[in-house]
Amino acid sequence: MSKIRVILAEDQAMVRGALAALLNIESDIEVVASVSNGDEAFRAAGQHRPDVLVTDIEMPQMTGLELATRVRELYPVMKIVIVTTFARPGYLRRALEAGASGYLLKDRPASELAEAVRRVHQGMRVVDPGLAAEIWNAEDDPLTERERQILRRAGEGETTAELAKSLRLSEGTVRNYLSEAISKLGAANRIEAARTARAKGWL
Amino acid sequence: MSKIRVILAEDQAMVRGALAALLNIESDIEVVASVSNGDEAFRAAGQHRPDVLVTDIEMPQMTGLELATRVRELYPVMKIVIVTTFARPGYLRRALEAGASGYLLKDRPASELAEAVRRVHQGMRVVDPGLAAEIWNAEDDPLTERERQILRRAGEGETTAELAKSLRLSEGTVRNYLSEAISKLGAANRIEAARTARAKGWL
DNA sequence: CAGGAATTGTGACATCTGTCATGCGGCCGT
DNA sequence: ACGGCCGCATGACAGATGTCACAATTCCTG
Repeated sequence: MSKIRVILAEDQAMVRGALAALLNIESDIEVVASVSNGDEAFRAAGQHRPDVLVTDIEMPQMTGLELATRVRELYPVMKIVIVTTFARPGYLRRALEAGASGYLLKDRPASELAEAVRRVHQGMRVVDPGLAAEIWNAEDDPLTERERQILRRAGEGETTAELAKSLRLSEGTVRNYLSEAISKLGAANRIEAARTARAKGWL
Repeated sequence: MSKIRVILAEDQAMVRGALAALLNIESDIEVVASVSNGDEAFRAAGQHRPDVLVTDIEMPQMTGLELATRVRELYPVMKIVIVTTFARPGYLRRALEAGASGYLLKDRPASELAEAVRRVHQGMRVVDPGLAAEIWNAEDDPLTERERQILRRAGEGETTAELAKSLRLSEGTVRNYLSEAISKLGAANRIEAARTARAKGWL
């Protein structure tokens, strides 16, 4: 029986190495490449054509979610497992829309990783049970693209004036978007709004 | 030759399991316990008396820095290695003050972990080279306790009025502290100030 | 095509934020 | 014991922020 061929994408070198070691212990799994960002992962996927791509979400160059989308388009048979720190319904939803077969949290026992790889390889879906329950009653993102963009940057300390200048909008318009976002999210100010949105995985 | 006995403290189960696997591959190292927070780590340290304690910083119950301090007091021979995501000079400084013998980043190759464990066990110090250079010219925290406290909460979206009420201060006073903090950090507003302070490991 | 949603804009207003000057009492170190 | 920082406070002011009402344009959808 041939081994399940896996590519591993994760930006923290030590964690990447450790996860690779973990998977390589399994006699039916072989890590054929391990890379540190979305770009490299995309190239490695084309070159190695693995059975399963295991990827983090938050990485430099290209996030795991974009990576999933692009890999799915080009190599539809390749299975994708997202492994992330973040239990955000918004992320899970986007991951599933992007065509991921698995979504599991770094909070879960290490043994679940190899098991998840095997299952998606057999065509099954593996989703963190707690999150799967949440996704049904989770509201979806009420923000428009512009609102998201502005809120994200406002949450990083950019002032209204800076936002207006860099986005070529009037200050009044920027204030309007922020006001809208704040009210949609039931927050008291831009800071709280940004935190709320981030926590739900909408930014 | 007896193995180096190690306790591993890290809150994300999957990462913890993977790091344990990584260390256990080494023939001269044995992970005698692996735990998910500072409290458990403290108890495990008393029970197992390991040679080396490998710990993350950001954990529930007790941070790795507090843990290091307390373990050092009670068991001075035990060596401590901090393994963290955060390349913050403030963290490194506090780690060394707390008596840690090693400080390495999850960004570094997996192979460095086992090597660091061996070195600190032999009485050497292991500090991430990039950070070690930075610590000499790194300014230290200019904030007073009050400023820190207020800035932390302001950065989480609490308004001036809420802060004043919950800290039993006048609104004007809260604004004064924020103003002071903003100016000390060279920021444009409370949001940027909070981010800056956080990035340096001062919050 | 009509209607709706998103984008952008203006003006006016109330409130919140950030700054500055100034003052007082307490505590620490020399 | 005295100077200097810290914590706390006030008052006043300018500028930033949040809210509201209203409107023009574009683009998509039924």
